[in-house]
Amino acid sequence: MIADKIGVTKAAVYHQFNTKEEIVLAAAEEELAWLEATIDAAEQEDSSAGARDALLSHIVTLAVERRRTTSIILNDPVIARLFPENKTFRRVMARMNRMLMGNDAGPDGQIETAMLIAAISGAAIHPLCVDLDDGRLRSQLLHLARRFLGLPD
Amino acid sequence: MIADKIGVTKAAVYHQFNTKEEIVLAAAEEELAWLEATIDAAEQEDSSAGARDALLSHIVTLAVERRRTTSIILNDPVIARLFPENKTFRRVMARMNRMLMGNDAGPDGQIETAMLIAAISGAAIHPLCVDLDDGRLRSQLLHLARRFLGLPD
Amino acid sequence: MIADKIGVTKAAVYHQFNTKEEIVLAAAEEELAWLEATIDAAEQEDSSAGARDALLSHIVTLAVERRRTTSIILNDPVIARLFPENKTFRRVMARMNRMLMGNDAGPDGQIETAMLIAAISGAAIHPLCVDLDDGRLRSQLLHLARRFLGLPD
Amino acid sequence: MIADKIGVTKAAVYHQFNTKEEIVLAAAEEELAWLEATIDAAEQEDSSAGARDALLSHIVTLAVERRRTTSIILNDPVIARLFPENKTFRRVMARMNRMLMGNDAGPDGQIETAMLIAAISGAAIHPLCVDLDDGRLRSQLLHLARRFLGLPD
DNA sequence: GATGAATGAGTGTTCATTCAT
DNA sequence: TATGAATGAACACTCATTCAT
Repeated sequence: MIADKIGVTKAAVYHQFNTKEEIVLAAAEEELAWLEATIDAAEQEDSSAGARDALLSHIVTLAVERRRTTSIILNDPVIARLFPENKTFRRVMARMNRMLMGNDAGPDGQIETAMLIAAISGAAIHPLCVDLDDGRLRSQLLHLARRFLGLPD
Repeated sequence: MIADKIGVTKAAVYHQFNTKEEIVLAAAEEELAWLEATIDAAEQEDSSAGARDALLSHIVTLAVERRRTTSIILNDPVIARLFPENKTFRRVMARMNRMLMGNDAGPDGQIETAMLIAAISGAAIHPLCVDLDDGRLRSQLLHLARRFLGLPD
Repeated sequence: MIADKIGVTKAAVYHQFNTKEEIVLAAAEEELAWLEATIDAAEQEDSSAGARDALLSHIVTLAVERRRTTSIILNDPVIARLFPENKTFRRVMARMNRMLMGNDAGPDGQIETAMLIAAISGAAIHPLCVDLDDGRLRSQLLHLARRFLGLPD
Repeated sequence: MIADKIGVTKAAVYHQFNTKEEIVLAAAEEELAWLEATIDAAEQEDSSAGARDALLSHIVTLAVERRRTTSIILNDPVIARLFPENKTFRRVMARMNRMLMGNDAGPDGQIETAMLIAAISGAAIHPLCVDLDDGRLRSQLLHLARRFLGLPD
């Protein structure tokens, strides 16, 4: 599918990547790059509260706009195996963690961040939400995510 | 894979189910049955608050114990296509919705329920949580889920 | 398909017939019975010319009405193998041969009869004729069959 | 079967053809190419009568020599579905029609051509003719085909 | 006389990968 | 860099047949 979509042969793809695993990882890291750009943008805010709010808003937008992609990556068995050790992934997670939980968050903060990400991206593809239009879904998710973090609307 | 794992031939499986779709649905409905048993149990509680608390606790236990299964089902494309219309699924979701949100929850309650389910089951298989032991994960998830719903610990 | 259509299990069919071969043969012999009834009817005619004309007309009707069945049987590899030795088949062919070619027809008469049968039943399912309505096809085939035998219309 | 017979893997065949349908069509179109070569050859004759005679003779030879192949193709359900619309097939049929029936043949000429083809190729595999040797069958079929068309021997 | 469950051997098709060119 | 051809191993599914009940 990938080879067809970019208009080359499968063998050409296998010239650039040695295994399917590498392809999946490359795709996942590209998706992480989007996320990191979002983090970079949020960091421009003056206050740490502003940064946190901006990040939250961006994440929700990203999760809704790229529903399928995110969910495929988050559920791929290759990713499940390689991400826990993956440098880019750990860096991005750590940065998100700091921005959302504050600098003094312990290891439990990680679980909280993970759960927040899961909640946002999982809800976006849940059978009950699949037919909702992007705008509606976005505002609901943001509202609930903020409550989850104990923030005012 | 299924036939091999249970030690019969593929043809034997196809004697019981006509298509792969039916197999997937049967597996999914069995998982829903576990969930519904959990709901039934919670309903035995005296107060509606007690029922809600019991349900929440059971759900988290289930999600942690059966991590992979739940996540496979929730991400299967066949399920994605059939569940929104599926009777058992809708009934189970409606019951959970009522118990968690109260009888007067509107359609937004559905999104909240969906997000909670996604948060719990998604977190359980998130790369950051994958190595956590069941007990630890369970108590953290329960804590966060309660906060998500605005309940005291 | 057969078992489903008559509303019993496959195993029930295998109680009556030992192999698929026997089933095919039974179906083919039933079709031959239709043909033989047609021959019997034609034999009631007073003159041999009348019998021949009646037979020809009946054969064409049969071939058009039961297009698919005839062609399936005539092209089944089991039939191809067993019919040359099959008693019923040889008897029916011999009777048709005598009625169409006269009592004094030699072995070449057999080829002529075979070709006539092939022409009639083959034309009825030929891609060029497949969309023709039964009546139109019937009259054309009869006309051409008579010419093939050197008979006036 | 095809892959086994030509000594490659099934996947190799599926590298050249995308579906079984394409495989069947390719085989059928190759057979049509033989037939069209025969038509081309006949067209070299000086007179239209000469062309017609040559074509008839070639067709009979082809039908006898390639009995099984022709009959399999003519009875394949894929072919039955695709041939009526197939360009190559329609062209070949139209050319044969013109050469056999003359340029002024109406739509009934098509039925006549179809019946002739059916007669020739059907007779060649009929149970009564299956054991005949090629030469004998060939001359008989040619004789009868000519009579069918009202031509002298 | 019939059934349900099972099986071996296929068929049509896809997928991840390799390799000679 | 890229391609075309190929492959082993799987997958979804069907078919003819058997057998214990």
